[in-house]
Amino acid sequence: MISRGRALRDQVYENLRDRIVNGGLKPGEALVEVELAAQLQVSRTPVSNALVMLRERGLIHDVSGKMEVSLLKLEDVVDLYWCRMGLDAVAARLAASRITKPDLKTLESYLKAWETPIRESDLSALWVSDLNFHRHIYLVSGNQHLVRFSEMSAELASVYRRNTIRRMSDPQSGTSRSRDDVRKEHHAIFDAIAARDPDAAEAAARQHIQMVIAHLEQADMVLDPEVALVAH
Amino acid sequence: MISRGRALRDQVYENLRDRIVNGGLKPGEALVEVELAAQLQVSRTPVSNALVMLRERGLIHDVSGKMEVSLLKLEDVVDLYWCRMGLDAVAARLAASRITKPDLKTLESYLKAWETPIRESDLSALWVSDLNFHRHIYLVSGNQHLVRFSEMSAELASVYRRNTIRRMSDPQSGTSRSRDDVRKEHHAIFDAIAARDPDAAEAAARQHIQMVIAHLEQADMVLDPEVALVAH
DNA sequence: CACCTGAATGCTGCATGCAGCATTCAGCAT
DNA sequence: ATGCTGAATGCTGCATGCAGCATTCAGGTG
Repeated sequence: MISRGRALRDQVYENLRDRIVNGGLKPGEALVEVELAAQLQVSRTPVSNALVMLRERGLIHDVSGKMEVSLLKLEDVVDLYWCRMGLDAVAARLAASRITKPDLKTLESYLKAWETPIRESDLSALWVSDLNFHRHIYLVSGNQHLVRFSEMSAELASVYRRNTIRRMSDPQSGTSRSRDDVRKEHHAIFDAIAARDPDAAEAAARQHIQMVIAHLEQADMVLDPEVALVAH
Repeated sequence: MISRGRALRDQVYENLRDRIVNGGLKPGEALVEVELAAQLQVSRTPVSNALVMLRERGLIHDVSGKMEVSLLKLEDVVDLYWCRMGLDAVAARLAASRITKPDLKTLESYLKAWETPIRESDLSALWVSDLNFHRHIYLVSGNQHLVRFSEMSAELASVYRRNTIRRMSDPQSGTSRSRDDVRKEHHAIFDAIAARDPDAAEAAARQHIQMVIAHLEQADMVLDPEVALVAH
């Protein structure tokens, strides 16, 4: 679990971060140094350092001395997606002017997952390829700071996603968002980048996030009751 | 200097952060825990924590165990301004749809500094009002995460600004950027926000940063020799 | 029975001890 | 003189001790 190679505080940080974004540690849950130290077989020091790092990232916050996992409201996630809109737009613009052939191939491969009809059970695979698609655009933008900010944003947003029950709207109401909508939007982004058209790429990226935000605001998501129990 | 009210690590963090962005601590300079602890009259622990926080923000980085102030290249600053373009665009858009009368007044007051001709010696006052102008747009956007990201970006960029000598282009060459250019661009942003026109506000904000980037890329900035000495 | 008060508990934040690693410098050999 | 080797130094990272603060719970009082 915890090797001796790298700094313990960094390993503890990664362990806790993963547990938070994966839902192992739920919002409102208190992070007690001695407990975590015992779990991970280290002393309180690297745990304390890791908590400071997590706080800096906004994943946890201190409430009267103690540290607890942050509870993100829907409003926060919408705010984060507004950030992503700005960042994605720039990333797509830069990627369109800098992408290479092999990177285009890679990007295209991530789109493949959305082409073929997929069983409901493989929904998580779809999310992974979605993540990879967007992440790869950031990578080929060649802007490390852009990558950093987008990762921080995604990290925070995933805390929320993991702790909500998606109550999808009625598919027949016309307000729902089908897999095909996402596929088309991704394709628009890809096509613009492939055509090396920065303006079109930026517009497509912004349009995509715009739709996500619109979807979020009418998606009627509710908190996982278990989370609500802990966090009020 | 260091009071006992708030957590020492936070105070140390702020102290070091300010010294870094103000140029007191120059890029490449090593941050030795015992020295800083002695200077600030605290033990190594809060200093160590502060260093972890600074690293998380990208202001310092560790090179084979030791921590030193990050040296930002022109390329990094350009990258950061690309980030800001995305963030500013969204902030302006949101601000345009949410701003209130008093906030409009405040925003307008920050523009005043650019209206009246100002002595060269008061150049720093101009930078302050520039900072306030943009910051206030973020504030009225009502998006705390947007504020966070923009602050991180500005923080990092200011490290560079403080350690460079601006070798302005020849004013007669037509490539230079006059105070009047900035004034006009700010006014365009303000007018769009005042008109509550999100599209125009976003476009104006993006245009503004676009000009800054173009200026940066041809501004022929050079490192402060003293910095170069320390950082190679 | 409710409320208030004070002691006990638990946790954090800071200080310090200790070991390990990298860097450096001196001394030796070529 | 230059290059190599090994010891000494300096610094970090981790562990642990200690004090202070908040929370809690028990006991007493209205």
